[in-house]
Amino acid sequence: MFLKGYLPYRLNYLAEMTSEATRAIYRRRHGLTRPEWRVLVNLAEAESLTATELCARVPMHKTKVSRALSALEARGWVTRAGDAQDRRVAHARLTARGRQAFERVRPEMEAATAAMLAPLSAEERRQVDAGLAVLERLFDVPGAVGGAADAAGENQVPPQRSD
Amino acid sequence: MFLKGYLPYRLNYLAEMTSEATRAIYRRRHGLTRPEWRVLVNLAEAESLTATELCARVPMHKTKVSRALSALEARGWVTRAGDAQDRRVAHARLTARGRQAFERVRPEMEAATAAMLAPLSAEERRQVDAGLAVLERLFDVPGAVGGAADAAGENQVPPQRSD
DNA sequence: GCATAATGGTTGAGAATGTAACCATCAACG
DNA sequence: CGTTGATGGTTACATTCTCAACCATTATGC
Repeated sequence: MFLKGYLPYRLNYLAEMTSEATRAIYRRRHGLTRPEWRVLVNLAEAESLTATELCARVPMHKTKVSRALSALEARGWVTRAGDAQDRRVAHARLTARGRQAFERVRPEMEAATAAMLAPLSAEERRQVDAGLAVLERLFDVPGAVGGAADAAGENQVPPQRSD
Repeated sequence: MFLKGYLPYRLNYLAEMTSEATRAIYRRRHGLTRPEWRVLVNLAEAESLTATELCARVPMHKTKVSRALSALEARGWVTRAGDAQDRRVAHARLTARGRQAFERVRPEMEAATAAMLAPLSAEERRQVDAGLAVLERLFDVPGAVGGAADAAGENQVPPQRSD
């Protein structure tokens, strides 16, 4: 059988399964698209980020980031301020309302993930983490432990989209 | 940091990274969408399949399967024949041209995947496989080893789509 | 300095997708 | 049998995404 042992297929399948439960939370309960949710999370983790920095962190194509930022700004959850040195860039940051919104969504997301993984033993969790860590090192994921990108300042180009 | 250790995020990220290279093959080089490619693979592995069977195997929503089948039929890669007993169902199967097309694409896909994983040692590959297998058991993936769905004939409802 | 290229970010057109509604057929039940 | 409900599959409409082009601004080369 060709497809079942095929790594991209397995990862896409599992990504879909794990995203199913959490998607309902940010989407149906809080009216956020996935790009908006990811941008929200990343802005909550940093004081302010430019669109390019968000593209690398999210990771998503710049058009999706741009539209997500516009939507969040229209909601009053994000403000953008131009840079003094380089007038092309804009630094986006959460407003107080945006941070409150994130703090409302976050525990629901964490609870959903925890509930999903509840049946796993400690050893199984370790196996999952180890397996994913191998792939993250392979692709030089910025936040991965043991990745080369951490020490050297230069990161890979971010991926654009799945398919 | 919230997002980096968050399982759906990690899986989506890795799914995107691993899909990047292979997507270019079926998409740009062979003009197939992802639903079309997946349907093609599954039809190549079985003599004939109904749309419902494909939905369970692919796994994708029936509208995507329906449109993928129409597109492949328009290309002359697939034919559909009505069932004698139940006139609602149609059995789709690859034509000779469809099978040839698949046999052209398959080695390219396998080579791309192999090249991607080339840097990994045998032990690392085993870790990846073990980690993914844990999650596949958790979600009762039909083809997973040790999954409960294999023995019992009843399968889970397939997931619809990521987001 | 002045053309050229590169970069940050946005916009628009067309394709793909999600959702729900919709036919046609079949099964269940009175 | 005739109504009701389930099932296989397609279609329609609205949303989202992709891809390319496009401004504005900043770097680079001469």
